[in-house]
Amino acid sequence: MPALKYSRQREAVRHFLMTRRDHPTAETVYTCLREEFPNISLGTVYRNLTLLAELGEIQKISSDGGAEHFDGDLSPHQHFICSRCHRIYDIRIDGIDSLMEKARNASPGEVETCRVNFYGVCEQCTSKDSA
Amino acid sequence: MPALKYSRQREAVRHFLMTRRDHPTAETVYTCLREEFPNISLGTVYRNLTLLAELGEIQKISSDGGAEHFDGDLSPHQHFICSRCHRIYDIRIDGIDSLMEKARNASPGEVETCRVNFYGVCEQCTSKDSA
DNA sequence: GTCGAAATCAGTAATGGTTCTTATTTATAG
DNA sequence: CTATAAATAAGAACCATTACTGATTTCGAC
Repeated sequence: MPALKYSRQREAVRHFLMTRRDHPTAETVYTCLREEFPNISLGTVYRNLTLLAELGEIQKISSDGGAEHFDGDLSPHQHFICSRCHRIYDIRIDGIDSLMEKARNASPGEVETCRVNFYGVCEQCTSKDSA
Repeated sequence: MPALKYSRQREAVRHFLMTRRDHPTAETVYTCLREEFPNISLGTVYRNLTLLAELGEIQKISSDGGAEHFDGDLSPHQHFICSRCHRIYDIRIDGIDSLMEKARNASPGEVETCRVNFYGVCEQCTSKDSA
């Protein structure tokens, strides 16, 4: 494993994600960081997002059929994903611990993390129907 | 909505998924079906997988950083995904109903379905370490 | 401070999964 | 049987992501 060396770009990527409440894609991170680093490379953004995710400092969210999303919020929470607009909302429900406990007895390996996603149509999309 | 017309290829895709216990990718479905339909097109496989998923007859599994997987098993169950070999195992735990009930009170929309994934390293990969 | 090795970078080419296009075939209603 | 709309095969196009390149930056040792 190569020693980790400081880089302004990686720090910016981390900081950017920390100060966001939504779940940007690599493209969004890239576009926004370009204001501070006019010639940051998209490859650099990807490399650091992947690296930070491996280090466990951010979360990668594989929603559905598009780009990956990234989440800087490490506190335990779940996601509600609108099947129409594909927006990702944070929600918080308890009882996840006991869920993982049950999973440990049913899994063919050591359970480390758990992702819970709920799907449906969000109110914003529903209200557009009646309009 | 266009009227749905019978097609041998779509029926084969559905049947193939139903008789599998694992979670093939489109590529796998394609390769296997070619034995029965030597010139079935990869596009046809994708189109029908997507269609069947929209109809709710199969499930699309977005695991992580690779191809999508498909699951013909509609009975409620969860997945354990090995972070090393990326294999997907079925597991079954109860209490999902109450989880969804909680989610209904916390979601910005009507909760229709829920996906629960557990991550860790499977025993098969762990045992390779000690070898 | 400066030197050198290793990590990181910007820029760009390449890859891989998926979708789209077009001409052709097939299913089904009349 | 015929007309019509849907489905298909083949392959090009697309887009997110990764890999490669040579130049730049970090950082410990001197």
